[in-house]
Amino acid sequence: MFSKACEYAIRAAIFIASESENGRRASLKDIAREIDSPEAFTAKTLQKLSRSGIIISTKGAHGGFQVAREELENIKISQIVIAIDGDKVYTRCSLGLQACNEDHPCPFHSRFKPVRTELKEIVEKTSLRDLTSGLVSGDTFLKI
Amino acid sequence: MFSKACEYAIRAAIFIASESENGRRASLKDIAREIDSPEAFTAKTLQKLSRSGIIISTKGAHGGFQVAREELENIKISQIVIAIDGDKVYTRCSLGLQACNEDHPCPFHSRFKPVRTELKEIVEKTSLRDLTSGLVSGDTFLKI
DNA sequence: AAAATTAAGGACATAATAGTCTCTTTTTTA
DNA sequence: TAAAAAAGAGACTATTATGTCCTTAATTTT
Ligand code: FES
Ligand code: FES
Repeated sequence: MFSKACEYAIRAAIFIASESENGRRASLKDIAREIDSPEAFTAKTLQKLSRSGIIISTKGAHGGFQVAREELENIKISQIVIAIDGDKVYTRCSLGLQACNEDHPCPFHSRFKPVRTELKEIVEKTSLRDLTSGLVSGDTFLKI
Repeated sequence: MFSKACEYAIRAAIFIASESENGRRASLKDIAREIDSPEAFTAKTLQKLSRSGIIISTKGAHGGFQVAREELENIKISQIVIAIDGDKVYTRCSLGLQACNEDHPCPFHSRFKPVRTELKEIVEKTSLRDLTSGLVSGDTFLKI
């Protein structure tokens, strides 16, 4: 569904968001520990998020990654997915035709498209803010 | 979503099914041409379908692949997916946790699971027979 | 100013997926 | 019975995704 890089990116972003809610920055090392991901690889994907303007990075001692608190509910999971994996989740043909095209559909198109659309809508309307609450309350988890 | 191998397998199976409806066998060469897939690679996946008992293969001149006509509506797309990709589409955690577990859910679980379940149900209730009709009527396509 | 801390970036390494090639086996046809 | 037609099987190659390492740049602390 999502690439490994994208999975790490979303988990990392949720952790960064929850730290940001408390006015803290999250260092790469902390992130990798808290989401149980390979540090160097995670660094790569965070660089992409940073270049895409989704998170803010600060170098140097006491640096790390953060999200502007007032942005927490504006940042949607879809932005992370697009930044890392592009839009193929939403646009690819389920059976691998060159393009998913209403006018030249594969046999599975009519059945598949509603599911894909539902996924798209959910990802587009879920914000980082929406996903941090469960973490804080201990109802949801970022590792194991 | 599905692997390349699985995409080819589904497309191939639909073509084989439509040929079987007319009492014809489909040769590998015909299949690869009709679904525009790499012949040798497609051969691999067809072997798996054959070993899984989803399609019947016959060697020798006039051999090829076929589906028992009375089986056409019993063979569900889910069987092909399971045979080629296994059940990870249905069981993996969307954010890459080791397992998707109701009792230890990731932050996206509650939103993601309904979509995955919908996909599962659609794939489980769609038969090869369901997908051949559009092909025959020219409403759906297996290539380009 | 020097040392420590932290992210950025690029080259490299490994693993998984996708795809090819060649030879073998089975069956039919000439 | 020999040749041709087709799938089966395994070794091999290519490409992409995943992951590591090392050096550099920026910032803070001492
Ligand atoms: S054409 Fe295949 S999913 Fe749309
Ligand atoms: S635990 Fe992540 S999708 Fe179920």
